[in-house]
Amino acid sequence: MGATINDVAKRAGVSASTVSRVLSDNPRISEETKQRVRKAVEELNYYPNAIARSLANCATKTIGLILNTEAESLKRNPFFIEALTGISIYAQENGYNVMFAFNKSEEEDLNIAMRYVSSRSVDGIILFTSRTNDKCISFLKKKKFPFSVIGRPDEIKGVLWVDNDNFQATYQVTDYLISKGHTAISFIGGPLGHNVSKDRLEGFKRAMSIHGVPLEKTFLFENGDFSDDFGYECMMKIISAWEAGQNKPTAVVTCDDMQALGVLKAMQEKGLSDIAVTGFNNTPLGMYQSPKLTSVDVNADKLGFYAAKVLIDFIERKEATTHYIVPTNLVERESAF
Amino acid sequence: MGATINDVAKRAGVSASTVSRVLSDNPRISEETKQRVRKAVEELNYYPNAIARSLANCATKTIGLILNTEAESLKRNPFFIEALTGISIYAQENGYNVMFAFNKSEEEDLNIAMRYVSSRSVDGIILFTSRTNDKCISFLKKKKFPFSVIGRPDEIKGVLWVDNDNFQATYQVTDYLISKGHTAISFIGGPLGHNVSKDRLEGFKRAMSIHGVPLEKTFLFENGDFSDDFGYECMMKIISAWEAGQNKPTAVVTCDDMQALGVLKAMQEKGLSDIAVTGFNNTPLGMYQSPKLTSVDVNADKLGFYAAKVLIDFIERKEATTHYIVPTNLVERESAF
DNA sequence: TAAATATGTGCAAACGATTGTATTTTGGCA
DNA sequence: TGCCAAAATACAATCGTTTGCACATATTTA
Repeated sequence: MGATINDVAKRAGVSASTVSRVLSDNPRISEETKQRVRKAVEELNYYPNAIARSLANCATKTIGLILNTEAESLKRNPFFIEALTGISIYAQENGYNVMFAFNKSEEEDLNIAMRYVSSRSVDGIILFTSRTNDKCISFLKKKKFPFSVIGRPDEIKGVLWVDNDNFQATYQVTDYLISKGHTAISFIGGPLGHNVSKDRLEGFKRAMSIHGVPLEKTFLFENGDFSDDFGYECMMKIISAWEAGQNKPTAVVTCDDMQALGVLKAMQEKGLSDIAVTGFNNTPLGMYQSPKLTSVDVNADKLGFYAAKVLIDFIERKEATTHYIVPTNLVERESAF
Repeated sequence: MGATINDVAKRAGVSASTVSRVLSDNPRISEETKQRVRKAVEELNYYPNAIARSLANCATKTIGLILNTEAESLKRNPFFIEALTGISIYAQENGYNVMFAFNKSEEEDLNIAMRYVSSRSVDGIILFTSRTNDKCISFLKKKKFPFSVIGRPDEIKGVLWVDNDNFQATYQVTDYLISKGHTAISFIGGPLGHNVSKDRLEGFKRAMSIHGVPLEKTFLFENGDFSDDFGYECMMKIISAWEAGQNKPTAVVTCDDMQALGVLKAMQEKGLSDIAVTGFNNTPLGMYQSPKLTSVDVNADKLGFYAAKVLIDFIERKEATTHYIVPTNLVERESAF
């Protein structure tokens, strides 16, 4: 069906090697032959066979993605799809294809990674993971196979990664609230097993201490999860304590829009609306909430874009950048006043 | 770095062809040699090179996805990510890789399709599209390149496709509302350029006529778009008409959760809560709405799964099924009573 | 005018598998 | 012992490129 390099060679009256050199615009071929060959390419509608090319080059020009469906937020959070588009953009710009596989466990993640590297079907791998002590990371490191990670890994030495500055993100949110006059601020955190959570917690604490705002122990939920249930639960505790005579916060900083929804739900049930709430991740869920949620946009598309960039640039030995910090931005809406 | 088939052959004291035959479990090789070869494979930790294999087989064992970011619902609707997981599952089960590319226009879609087929880097393509008169479809048809479509194409002859039964979906919704006693039902549709919209409209109409429920012209918004704005607009018209003395519907059938949100918003603004509303697509946005949205789940993961199945089965000449209809299911929540 | 240097192309060996065909080995039987 | 068929394995071509090196021709220099 498709024409091969030999067909082109024959038609142009040259050898296959010459055709190959014309295609890579090798200066050793005369302009005249180049014209002739290009005409033949045109006429035969010739496209190089990617597979044969890969075999000869020992490069597949494709990168593999390892995604995990364990993450419950997969559906709710547009993070993944945005990151995928970002990856796709940089990859396409540089002539790379992108492969993916969704896995259900760390075991499967590892299997796919092993298959990718041992069958040499990709030139590099992007890991969507924030597991501490990730098996894929150690495997790929040992194999010295090019890879990049979305989310800062435990041990950053010799690994390519991109991440938000999660510290700065909550710092900014907290600073914002303080600048609005809030002085009793609650914080609802995520699982401390993840670096994200630790950083966000620290950002909050730092902003508070810098501004000399006192940290109330009962307002602080350091170790939790990203669910609406957890947000609801925390807020209920706060409200109960208040009803029992304790202080009431005037603002709540959360680490996920879901948590914020939980907080809002608790407030609604108790008929409260005088507490400012901020979310995280800027999901549609927050956008269409009432009040519309002030939230932190993590720019997932940029995360994907730069994850692809560090990886591909590394593969092509273009640049020595090992990581990118993608800034977050605070999206001001109605819930934080 | 990795061992090749020749290394294995040498170590097992046989030829490369024998190793190849052992790997494909060819009965012409004696059990004894098989043992020996397998031991060598084990010891050298040998994995076949996927590229070389592809070149020899004229099969890449990968399928390409053509996705479009034009669709604004990309972020809001978990449709895509769910469909991707479904595709990934069937592909992995059958030893296929999946490649994707996000494009910004039909032109780009076509470019990618052309690149995929002419560089022979995939064995088949899955199209995420519902454009009428899609250029990719006609291109792939002309090239006789294997592909499947998510969403029923205009001309189904000789094309593999999967879709929901959109007719049946709105029929069921309407039937459900009628069974609850509703007799004044409004319908808010999507763009009639898409088959989905036509089918949903027909399903509604049929259910109404079968049950002998009169169709009120002013309740019918046949040609619209899937936005919340459109839903809001329609509902406002209805309410204004009612305020001007016309009838008021007791229920509204929409074609998208976003439309339903718009409807709900209009109702809230007007202090109305006695009208039942149904959504479509069962997005998180609807789930966390108040009232929780009764909606239609399209089982996007299954759509993806079967799109991969028809395609891969066709490529491997396993089965002659040309399409699947994936049933939708009505998710009953609070908004339709 | 011969030698030295550019300049442009072709040859052939990779890349790492698969597979049709040829060849060797084995075993049975006369 | 010799012959033949069957069983097991090896050989070599092939898939479609790329690329180092050799070779031929054109151009300059002594």
